[in-house]
Amino acid sequence: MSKNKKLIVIAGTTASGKSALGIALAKKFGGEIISADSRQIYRGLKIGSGAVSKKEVSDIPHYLLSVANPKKTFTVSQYKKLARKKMEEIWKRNKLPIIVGGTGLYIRAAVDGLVIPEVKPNPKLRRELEKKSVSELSLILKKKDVRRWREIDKKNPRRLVRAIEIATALGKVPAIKMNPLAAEVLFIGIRKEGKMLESLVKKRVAKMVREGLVAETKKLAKTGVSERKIREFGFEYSNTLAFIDGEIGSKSELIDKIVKSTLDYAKRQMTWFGKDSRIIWIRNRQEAIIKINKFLIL
RNA sequence: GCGCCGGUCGGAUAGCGGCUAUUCCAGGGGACUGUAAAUCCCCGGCCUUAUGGGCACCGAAGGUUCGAGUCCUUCCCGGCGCA
Repeated sequence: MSKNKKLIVIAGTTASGKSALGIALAKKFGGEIISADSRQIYRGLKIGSGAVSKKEVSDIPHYLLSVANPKKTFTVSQYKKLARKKMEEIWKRNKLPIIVGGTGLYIRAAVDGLVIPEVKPNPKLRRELEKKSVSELSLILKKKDVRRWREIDKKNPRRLVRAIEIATALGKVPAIKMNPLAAEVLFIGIRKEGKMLESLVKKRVAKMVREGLVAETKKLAKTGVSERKIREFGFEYSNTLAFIDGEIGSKSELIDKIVKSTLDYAKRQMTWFGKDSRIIWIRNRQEAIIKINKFLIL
């Protein structure tokens, strides 16, 4: 390996086989894995988030899995700090960090160093703003920061609220800045499409339900995670909650709903990753190995 | 055979004479500054020299009318009822 710091990113859609690929590559190249998954980061969401099992992990170290308190909101900003810290540690040990995940924003924050304004979420303000209509929010932002207002999605309440939150604290929303990693990065993408993806997703969801998605959801509720919070953990959990409440009649209906949502999600992931020209889309493990070999020698 | 009800974009729906035919779901495309598996936007008949333009269209054919998915006639198809 050359002296420069190197990092591999494996991005891709759900059920594409990222985790397995990551592990295989880690074994071959002396890597350690940093997860970039906004759900697996939480404790207690193993089944519904499709987290790798202990068996699969084998002897490859995995980081940023099950580290956050599910009762609290974990943010991209925290992720960025943790991920960068882990990378440094891995480099110090002379190993190769491999980021594996499907959460595009997390990868962008950690690798490209998207600079996120230092304004912590303000629950009180948010609660207040969430009562307002989109047009009211738009007006508020316009008064506080015309520049940001001009480019923001004026129909997206979440974005508007956040922008107002920042503008309230700093006076203005700072322009986007990047603080990229001082390392060479190889982006590898893996994806499945069409019927193939569909059948993989079906299998995966059926397995989740078989392995106790319902029990896991109940357990979260029992340990004091609010329903609202559980719903925010994504369609696996929100649909399961609906099943528990009887709004969804049967397990097969539950599976169908989750499968559908998963496929929609995969589409959104592709929208995100698809525009990143750095990603090299590989068809199989062998291709990945060839690319990485070249990357490490250079 | 008679009577009633109905046939609207892939499915379901609105529409009771007037301008660009509605909404939901499914489908497709896209955005992304501390919630991102979140949140949000656009398209949805055909053609196109595409932040625009052209041509269609409401089971079929005629008719009434300045104007018809909407009214009338006949036919076709489906459901229900009576024979």
